[in-house]
Amino acid sequence: MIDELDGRIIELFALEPRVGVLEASRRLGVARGTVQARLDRMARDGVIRGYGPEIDPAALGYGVTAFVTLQLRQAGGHDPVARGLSAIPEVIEAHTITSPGDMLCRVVARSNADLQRVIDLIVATDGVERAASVISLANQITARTLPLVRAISRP
Amino acid sequence: MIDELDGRIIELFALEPRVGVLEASRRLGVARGTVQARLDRMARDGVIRGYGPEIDPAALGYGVTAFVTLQLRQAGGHDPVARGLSAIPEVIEAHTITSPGDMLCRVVARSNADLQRVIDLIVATDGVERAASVISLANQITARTLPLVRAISRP
DNA sequence: AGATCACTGGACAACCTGTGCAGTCCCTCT
DNA sequence: AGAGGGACTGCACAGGTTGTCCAGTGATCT
Repeated sequence: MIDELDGRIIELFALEPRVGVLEASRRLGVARGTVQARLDRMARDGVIRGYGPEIDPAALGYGVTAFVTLQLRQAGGHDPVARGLSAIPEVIEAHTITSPGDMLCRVVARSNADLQRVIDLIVATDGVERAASVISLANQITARTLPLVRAISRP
Repeated sequence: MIDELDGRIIELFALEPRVGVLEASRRLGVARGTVQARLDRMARDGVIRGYGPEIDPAALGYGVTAFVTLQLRQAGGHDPVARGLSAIPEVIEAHTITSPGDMLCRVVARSNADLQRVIDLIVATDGVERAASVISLANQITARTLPLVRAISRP
């Protein structure tokens, strides 16, 4: 899948995104073409999904994160609900989960009071029966993939 | 917080990360220095957390995602547990949540069978009493912040 | 009014990227 | 053994980009 050099390339770019391909090749002790080829291959294979800027909702005033479990009306399925949810910008992520007729989504809000507004929006979505939310008090481990990459590339 | 131009800058770089500052300034119809200054400011304010490559665990063979709710032994607190969890690469994210003594984490695994192994690792972590997991069947909305950025910057 | 701030437009040197190519090494299949 | 394919190296070139600085302008704040 990915070998050790791939892992080191990912790691380097994750830690210092501003280094260019040339500088990376120097640091890793390989030819520039190699780094370039590896990056191209990983992008092609979907391992590297992109390089978009990571936005922190908290810095934008959306400091409250919550996980909302949705119970759906059985008829209609998940997709229409997902479509409805995607119209709510505060819904950052949504998954269909194992409990039949359920979804789990991650939402952000400006405050606990604002969270109420967001949840109301969610509950008002067609197909949503009930919503149970859990507020995140602290983000102990923030979305990370580096350890996994390391584990995979250096067995 | 951020204005419309900031929003359009973020949007442009999110959709086409490879465009440089110069090209971006051309597309947005502003001076290069302006784009550069905005990016610098947003990076300084923490709005843009970084530009690291986004890794897709699924493309790495970790196609199963699950959300695991942990019940902790009350004594000891969350931090030691978080430290223990961070040693498990498959734990992508972890939050302290509202139910006292609970944590919620997002984990990935190679298969359902492999998920069992990961959960066993989690349960074996010091301070963890019980774990209840929910498997993600489909990722209806994948981590997105663009709609939020748009909503904030264009009220 | 005066000061401050953000933006523009331009300029410069240094550097990086995209690309192509020849040569080497190594593994695999015949 | 020998051929073929794949990956890597080292190098070269043109063109574009970055980092940086500066003067000028308009709008806003004091």
